[in-house]
Amino acid sequence: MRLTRSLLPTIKQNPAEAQIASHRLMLRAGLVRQVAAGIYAWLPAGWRVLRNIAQVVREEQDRVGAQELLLPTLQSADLWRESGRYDAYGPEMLRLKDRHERDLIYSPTNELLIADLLRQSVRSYRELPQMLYHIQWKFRDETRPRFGVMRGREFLMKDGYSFDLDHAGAVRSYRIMMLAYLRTFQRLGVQGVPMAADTGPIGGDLSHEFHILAPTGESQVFYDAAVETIRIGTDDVDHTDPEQLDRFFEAVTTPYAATDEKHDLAAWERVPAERRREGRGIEVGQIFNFGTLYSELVGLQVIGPDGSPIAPNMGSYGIGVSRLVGALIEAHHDDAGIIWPDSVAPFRAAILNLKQGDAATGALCEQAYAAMPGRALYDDREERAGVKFADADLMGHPWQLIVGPRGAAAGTVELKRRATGERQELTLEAALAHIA
RNA sequence: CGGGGCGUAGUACAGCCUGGUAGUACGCUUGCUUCGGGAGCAAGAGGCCGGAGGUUCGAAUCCUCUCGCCCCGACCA
Repeated sequence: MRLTRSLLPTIKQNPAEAQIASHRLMLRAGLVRQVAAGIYAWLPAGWRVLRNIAQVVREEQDRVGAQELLLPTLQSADLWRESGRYDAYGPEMLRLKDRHERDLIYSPTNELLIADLLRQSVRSYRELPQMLYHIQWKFRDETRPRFGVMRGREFLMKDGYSFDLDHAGAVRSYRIMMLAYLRTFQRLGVQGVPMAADTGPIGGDLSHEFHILAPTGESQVFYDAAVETIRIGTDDVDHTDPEQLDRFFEAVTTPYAATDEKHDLAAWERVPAERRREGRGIEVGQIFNFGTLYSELVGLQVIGPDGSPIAPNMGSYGIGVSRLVGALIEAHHDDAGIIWPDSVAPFRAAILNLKQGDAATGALCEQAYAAMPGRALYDDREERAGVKFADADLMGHPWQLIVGPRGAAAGTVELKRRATGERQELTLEAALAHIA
């Protein structure tokens, strides 16, 4: 995109409404604008980031055999009523009426709907196991939205569901998702530490939350310092091989790590004192196994090999996609602005034309811009160099291609890596090779 | 939902106590100069002072009600 033709409103001053770094930077870098408490408009650059994160999530779900579908944001309240969950879920659920006075709800989660879908279309044990997911906007009527997109009322979430014939199968699905999640966070350039977690209102007996360690996190977490250095070659794990899967799961869940609800003092005492860490975490995902609870609530059954009905064992798996935008910024920023991981950056590179109107400089910029279709932001504004440098740092493009009359005369550009600040003078071809 | 704070130009704020022509900085527009890390000078544009009632000759300012936003806590992807 050309900056002069883009809705990319950067702000120099800190907006008063934003207290934490990620919220401040998202507003200043022109990623979002607030519409109401906890509700945001995603501007073009922010939407690109959101899509990029969703795409990584999608690829890693697909890789372990989960199928993507799309469930609606609105549902009839009937299903929730019949299952007794309508009143159980509480005021966090947004309820509304249509013109016929029928009760609708804006989905906060989809265990019931998806179990009901399978009830309608799955009959035999031969059709299981299955894993299904979607990436969709959710609404929760939070009592106190805060920290920008980190705790919004409307948020984008990947929610996935597994259906297995028995507990052993469900545990395998759970572990496969653990693998998919750790691969996802790794690709997003953050460490999502799996922590033993409470199951909350969804219910169940097995759950992990994934936390990005950050002082601004909302959750109190306790962990063995070993989790900070644990490196699992997740790409080497074959999720279809139960033995490899179990070994992997063992390795990532052995060091002590728990949220405050699940903090176990006895186990904590067994962690060597010098390795005990107490801190804050941003919860970016959670996985559950809840057995046959929801299958039974909606009457989901398949006919087993011996002709008798089986209630499938379900798990559910969530990743807060929009929350991750904030969490990634919390993990990757400095005083000048955002430092996007390559995998999610809205633009791979910014082209900074330091002398708008200079023919040679302009020509070189155009050449660079044409070489990176759809991937570069061309700062073609009539602004002084300093303004362009500052905005590029703020927006956090992984690479800055700095083109000025000095270099243009010599046929070179300057390439800056945002993360390290490292710069080098190169020919355009060499610079493009680095960026690619 | 308990506690606290704040609503004045696109952004950040002053003015309010003590009522009397709505201001400052940044941003924006135009011109000239400048031009590799948020330039200088000059001239401009931009406000239902969150909303509704009230008090008063007169309300951004005082009173009442209301709506919204932020922060701490409790609760939650």
